Amino acid sequence: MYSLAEENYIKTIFHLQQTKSGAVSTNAIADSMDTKASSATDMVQKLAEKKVLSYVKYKGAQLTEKGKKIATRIVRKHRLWEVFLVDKLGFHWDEVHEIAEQLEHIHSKELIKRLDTFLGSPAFDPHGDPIPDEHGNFIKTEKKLLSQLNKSQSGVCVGVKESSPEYLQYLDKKNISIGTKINVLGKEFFDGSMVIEVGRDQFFVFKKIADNLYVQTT
Amino acid sequence: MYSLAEENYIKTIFHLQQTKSGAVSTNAIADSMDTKASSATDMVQKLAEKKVLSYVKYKGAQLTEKGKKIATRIVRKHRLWEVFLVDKLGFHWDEVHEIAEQLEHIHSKELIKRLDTFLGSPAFDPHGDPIPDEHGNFIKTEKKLLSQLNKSQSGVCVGVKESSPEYLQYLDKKNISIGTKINVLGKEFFDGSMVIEVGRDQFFVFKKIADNLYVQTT
DNA sequence: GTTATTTTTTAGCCTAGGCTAAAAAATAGT
DNA sequence: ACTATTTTTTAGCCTAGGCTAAAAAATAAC
Repeated sequence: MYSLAEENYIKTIFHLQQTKSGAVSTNAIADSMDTKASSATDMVQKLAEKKVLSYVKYKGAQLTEKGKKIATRIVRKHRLWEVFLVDKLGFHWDEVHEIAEQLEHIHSKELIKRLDTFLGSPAFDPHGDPIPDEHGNFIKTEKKLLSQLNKSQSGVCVGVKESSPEYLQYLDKKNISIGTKINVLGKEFFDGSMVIEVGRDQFFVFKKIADNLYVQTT
Repeated sequence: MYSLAEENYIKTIFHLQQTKSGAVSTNAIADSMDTKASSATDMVQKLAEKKVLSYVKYKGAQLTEKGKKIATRIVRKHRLWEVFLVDKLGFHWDEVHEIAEQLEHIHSKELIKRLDTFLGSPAFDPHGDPIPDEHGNFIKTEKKLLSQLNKSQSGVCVGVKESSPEYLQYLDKKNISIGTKINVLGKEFFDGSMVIEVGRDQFFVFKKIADNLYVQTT
């Protein structure tokens, strides 16, 4: 059994090594956890002893298979709880992260098994991120910012980067929510603005808008 | 915000002062928390400073109104989660305590409000214990052991004391579950055995059986 | 290839919560 | 009322996880 702190480190390292390949530095860990590098070093050394990760001084940490398994289980729990909060309790997809951060640390295999069944074994969470199955396997998706698409490419909205109430209201007004398909009709290179198609509507979006919306491309 | 440890102490003291009146001793707290009296003393002193309870050296602790409010909120959360686990996830009423012990510490007012609505604002948990409402008010019930009833008294089954699989199977066979009404038709004084009526069935139970079943009397 | 700068680690300290052993207060026994 | 016993508290120590400041290694800059 791992402590709350240990689980949080494992999860953070897992997420960091998804984005950047190779070992993750103690500084990167500390930054994304709002703690100090010295604390990260301590914990990484402890987790290395427990064979959760491999660690070479001054080089960084890398989860072992064991560590990845632990991380995946936490991610699975987090995302299942998010589905519960949105689908069953009616939370907005934007309000659930903090609560799921707490719920992901509840220890009970049986609970997760039953929760999964109760929710109909969903494959994606409300942000469009894939939910690992009980063996830790999950669909790898390519999640891009809308602004990274080019003319005549398309994607499905899976989430927002920074969510302010104003931004979410804007999306509402434009009928964009999770699962909405977006076609890029045109892109202006000098300022990054775009013309997009949503349903039968076509309209113009500034770069700032397109830079804040995640889409999944297939 | 209170730490996990603090919440657990507050909850324990709350439960202890439900049964015995007056201040609760640090020893009683330690006993029911599986810790040492010295640890209980430390924590009680800390909680006294936070005005959660009043504490007189060598005399024991008593929750203040503030403390009772905190305790009630935790109890509410615990029991709502138990209902969720049994009603929605299909757990047996006997398997949920440990998981609810963890879930009761999730911090989110909104979550509890929505969970309560989702469950239909239940008044009792799966063990027959009353669930406090959002203001901390709850129905006080008298929970007795079946063996404490006398001839021609009756009660509604609300739970078991010590639950072994064999005992639960016995209850199943006799069609006794939560909510089942039991009439005492006769009681033998020298060995405490009883003749009871359950639905249309009448049968004989040994004291050991009657000593392990909680009933609620009205 | 030295020197300067940045990154990472180590050393030492802090707080929350535990524990043990000893001291002090309360209670019981005579 | 005075001992003996039990209960409760205090004193001092331990571990987990933090933090700061200094040291050491790696990297960058000439």
